[in-house]
Amino acid sequence: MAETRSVDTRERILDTAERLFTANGFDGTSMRQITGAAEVNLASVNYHFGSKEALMREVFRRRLAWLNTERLRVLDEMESKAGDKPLKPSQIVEGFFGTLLSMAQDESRGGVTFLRLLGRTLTDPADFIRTFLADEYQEVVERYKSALFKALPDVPRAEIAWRFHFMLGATSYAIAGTDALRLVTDWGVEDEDAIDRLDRLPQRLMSFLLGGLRAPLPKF
Amino acid sequence: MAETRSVDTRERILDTAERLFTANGFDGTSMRQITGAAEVNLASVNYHFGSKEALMREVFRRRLAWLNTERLRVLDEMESKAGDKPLKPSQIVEGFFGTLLSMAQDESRGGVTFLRLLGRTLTDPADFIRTFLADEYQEVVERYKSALFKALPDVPRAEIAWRFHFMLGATSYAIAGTDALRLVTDWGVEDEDAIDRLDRLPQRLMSFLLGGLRAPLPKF
DNA sequence: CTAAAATTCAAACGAACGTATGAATTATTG
DNA sequence: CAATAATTCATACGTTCGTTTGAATTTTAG
Repeated sequence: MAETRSVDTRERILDTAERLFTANGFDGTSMRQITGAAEVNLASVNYHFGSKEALMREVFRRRLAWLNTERLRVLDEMESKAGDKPLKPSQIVEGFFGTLLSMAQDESRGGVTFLRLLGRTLTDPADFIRTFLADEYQEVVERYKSALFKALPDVPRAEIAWRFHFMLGATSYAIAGTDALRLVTDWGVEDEDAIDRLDRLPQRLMSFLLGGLRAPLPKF
Repeated sequence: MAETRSVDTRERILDTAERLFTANGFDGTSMRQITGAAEVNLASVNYHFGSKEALMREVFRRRLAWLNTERLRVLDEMESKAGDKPLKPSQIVEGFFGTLLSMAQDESRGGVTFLRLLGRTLTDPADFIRTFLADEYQEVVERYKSALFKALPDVPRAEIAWRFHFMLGATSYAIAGTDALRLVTDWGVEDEDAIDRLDRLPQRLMSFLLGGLRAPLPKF
């Protein structure tokens, strides 16, 4: 049962690291915190992953592997159904961001914990993180951007690329859900809203994103 | 000239810390890096500010003091001109986010460096940062949110608050400008766009934000 | 069952961290 | 000019960090 035990250790480390990185950041989380909370030996991280940075990369890799595959699958399916016709922008946005948001409800894919980690990490200054994330994301982003170019042939490509960027920002931030500005919690609104914050977020966000994507072009 | 020299030291530390925090994050920047680059003694940070955390707070405080004042001034002016009539949503958005973006061109207010720092810090997990930023932002956000409630009486307040949140995210992310996904740099577009990225960003962003704010309400 | 491979473990490493101290230096004040 | 206060400085403290090591243990394979 060595392999089983080993897999247990690996996964326990990954789950714990994911949780602590989300709560305290990469620099703010020590190997001793991780191994302590995961109830494994301190040296096991270096044994299984090689280094703390490599652990961080693996935390992302196992989740993004699925996300990338799923996003490409959804896009492939939409494009094959559409034949030669361009896709509707709403389809594309839904395919890209809806896939992401669906992870929130799936605990086996990291749930909200991973989504928060991803949202925060996209603005992390550390080089190794930026490089890694860029590599992981690049192909899928290219594909979706191309789909948007095709779907909106009259909109300048630079404009589309920027709006894609803005959409990513709005989504990351909504997901990271910092409450930093107490925007959400302190508005003195009916109680029901406190409950369905997360279930209704996808629809709210999607409306906002599509509104932004379709906004009149700026005049320079 | 003791006081002059002292002010020099203080400001040199603040400027250097602002730059290094932006480049490497709070945890990723050591006191020795800061004092070394600023060419001041290691102990001077603790002498002038008390601690590393207090230095971080002061880095923000000196910039946000101006930003808060300016945002309130703009809002007050718009409201007094409008009298009893509600403001136009575009005015409010422009007042809030335009003020922020104007800092990018003003090196004496921190320029793009501070804006990037702010954008990144809004999703920072560290408690003392979240608490501090929430306190600094709260009053102004309340005022602008109230203005939006009044400007859009038919839109549910929860929806407005959420969209404010989304707008903040899009803006933060656009400003943080991580290029994490190489979205902006690698789109193979005419050369001119590489140059005017920053001058045109305000107009591009404002169009997007207003499009999102005015989007049709989601159906649940 | 036994040898080899994989994994766990306790312990230690040097380096870097934020902070504190007290003397030395510089500036202010009367 | 003398005293007093403010600031700078070199140095050190104790802690925590990521990583390494080699022995102990467990699992796998012949």
